[in-house]
Amino acid sequence: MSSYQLMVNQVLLEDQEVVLSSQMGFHAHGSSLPNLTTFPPFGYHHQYPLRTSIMGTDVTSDQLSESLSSSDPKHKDVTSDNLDDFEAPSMPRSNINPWPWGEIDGSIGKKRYEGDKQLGVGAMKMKKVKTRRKIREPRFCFKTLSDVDVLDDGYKWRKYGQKVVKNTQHPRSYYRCTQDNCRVKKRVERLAEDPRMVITTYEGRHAHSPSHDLDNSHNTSQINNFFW
DNA sequence: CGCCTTTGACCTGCGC
DNA sequence: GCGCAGGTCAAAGGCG
Repeated sequence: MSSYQLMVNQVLLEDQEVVLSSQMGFHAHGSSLPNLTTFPPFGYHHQYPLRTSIMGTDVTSDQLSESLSSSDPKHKDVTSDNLDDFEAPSMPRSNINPWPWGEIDGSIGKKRYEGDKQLGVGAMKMKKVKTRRKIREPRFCFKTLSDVDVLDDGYKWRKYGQKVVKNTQHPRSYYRCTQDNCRVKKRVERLAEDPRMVITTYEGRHAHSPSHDLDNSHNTSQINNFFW
């Protein structure tokens, strides 16, 4: 195989399906053979040309990376109120909203994707956490054509649950970032209509760099370019 | 031994 | 109020 073309057909903003068509085409030449399981959002594989169109705005892979990996504290805890402040990711760096697609909010749809729910059960179980977090974590969802479920995005994830979702024959897996102070989660499921498509939903923002920069030497220099 | 996955149980919110 | 569906917990087991 001499080349890959990873199609990312859509970025889904949970209920709100963002119009997006993107292609990540890249060539594999020997050692530079990219891992098909990777995808730029939170990783460092932006060396492969990626161009994404979101809401009519072209997004380069770097911009996408910046948007998704930013740990700028002032962007933390974005609330649904910020949804109105949506800005396309093609904005200059200083203006880039790390979660340019805004955040999933109950106002968008009726489905229950509220981030506070994640603490609801835990809080109930622990019975010591009395105040539920009202701030909803931003979410980012995208669809990828891949043979494997878990996309290598550069971070370490620990699976904490799996659930069979109605109307789908493939279970949904729940992962949590293994970093101590990182509460980022992701859901991974396969599209019912097309099992080759993997839907990955990220929730929250990483407050640290990917862990792969330690064990993926040939990518190190590039990694450093994507996270600062 | 530590970390991870698996999996059943439990809890909550929503729709009816 | 009830049932369903989704999300999370945590014990148990596996693996390096």
